[in-house]
Amino acid sequence: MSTSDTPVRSIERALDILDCFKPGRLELTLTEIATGIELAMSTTSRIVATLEKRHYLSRNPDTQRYSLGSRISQIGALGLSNMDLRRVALPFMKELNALYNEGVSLYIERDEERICIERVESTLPLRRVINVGDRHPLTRGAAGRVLLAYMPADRRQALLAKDPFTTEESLAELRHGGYTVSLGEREEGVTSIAAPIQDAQCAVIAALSMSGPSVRFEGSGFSDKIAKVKRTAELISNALGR
Amino acid sequence: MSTSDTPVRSIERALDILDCFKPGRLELTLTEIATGIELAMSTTSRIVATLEKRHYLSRNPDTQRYSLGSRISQIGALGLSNMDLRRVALPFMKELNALYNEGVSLYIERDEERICIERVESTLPLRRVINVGDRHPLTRGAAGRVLLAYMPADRRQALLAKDPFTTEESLAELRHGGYTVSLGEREEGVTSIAAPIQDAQCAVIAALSMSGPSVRFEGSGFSDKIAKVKRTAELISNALGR
DNA sequence: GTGTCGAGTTCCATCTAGTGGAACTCGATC
DNA sequence: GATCGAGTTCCACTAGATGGAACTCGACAC
Repeated sequence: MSTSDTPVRSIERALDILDCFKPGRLELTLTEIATGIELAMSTTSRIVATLEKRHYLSRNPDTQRYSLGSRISQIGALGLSNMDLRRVALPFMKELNALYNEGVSLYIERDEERICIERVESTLPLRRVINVGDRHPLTRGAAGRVLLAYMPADRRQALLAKDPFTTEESLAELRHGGYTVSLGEREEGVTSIAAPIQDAQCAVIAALSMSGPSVRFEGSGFSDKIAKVKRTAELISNALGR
Repeated sequence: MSTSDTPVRSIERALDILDCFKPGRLELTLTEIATGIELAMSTTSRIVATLEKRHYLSRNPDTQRYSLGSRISQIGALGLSNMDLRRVALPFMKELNALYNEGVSLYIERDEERICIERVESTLPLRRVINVGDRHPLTRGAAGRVLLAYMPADRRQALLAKDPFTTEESLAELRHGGYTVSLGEREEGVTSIAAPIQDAQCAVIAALSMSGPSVRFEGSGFSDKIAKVKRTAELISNALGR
């Protein structure tokens, strides 16, 4: 989105209303919606009426509660038919890249290696350049470790036997913490943070990684970066239907 | 919709843009969209940017064409899953009730309390009667603890601050074990076993509970009852698309 | 039957969000 | 180098969007 533009407020408000509907919370009163988006009842009523007119919301005549309308399922089906991991992930990767201006990569496992399938590069002069298509081992580096951690145990152990750089203990820790960090494992002076991406069946199918010169990853902002990488991986997972 | 209201124009325009995407026309340029909705390029650009920011549209960096974004699939799945949790759960609850002739309840969280939304009663004379619509705290009782355990941490901690009856440790244990037991916490002489129910996104949206006089829950059959409650909750989760 | 209350609706004065035309950038093509 | 079309950015203008106030209506308590 252009830096000169600001989002259209009314549209954001309408989308905020759609965002009020969550698993376990699929029917809401007008007051619940107004409270959720913190708008006047009259404003909420008008926006909800617009969404209802277009069948994005519908009103249960018995309970007077709103739920997502039939149009939502229609365009949802349309959206699902156009699904591609890279394409789904890319907007989220760009957001993460925009936050810190560090390189953000998407890796999948192929033939016991990891392959970069999507990349958003940093614009800073000092950067760790990674290209789409690059192949790397699973046993070294943060993204590799993520993919390794969620492999079937026998395959994982066979790889660790060949290159015992990482340990089952650290992989267990990764599964527990939901992320891992590499400090110069593959390239001296480069730090990486990686987190798992899950599909609709909760299977780990990819690893999201943000990396750059270690000098930019030191200090108090590091745990914020970790949290953001994890969150972005979660958002991608959710977008894939988890 | 009220006759005095008119729809919000900007919102209608945004929905017009979503309507441009049809089977066979899933990727469009900005110009195609602008032509389709008969608006200025600058207006179209601004609206599209807003939808893109919120992941309702995404832009293919190679072709510069737009398609429906990941959020569309998400809320589409949500719309499709707008099936009745109660209706799906009831047959499983009846099976559990038939096995032991104890009361089986289904709870959801509302306004920081739990509400019973479905109930299969025991036919035995000595029974703990629970009514659909009954509200109870989250911090006491097995079903409440299940719903509490999977709440966002900040909300959970606020509730525990008010009523520190249960602990974060016991909630962590619950998450690990997948069930919890209450021995007379809310009603003397009543035992409850509860387990979480997940939706297609693996979010915990309800708690299944079986309860009755403690005298009937003592002895060697207790762990069998625990296993059956867990299993029934799993079956309900699977039926919801997990 | 009456009074109270909360959810929701309608009205309208206010004002800034939203607009679109113009100027611009940029990459492809000739 | 010139041309063209897609898309971006800017900004003066105004009507669309807003929310507070007044209102309706149904449920409920007494």
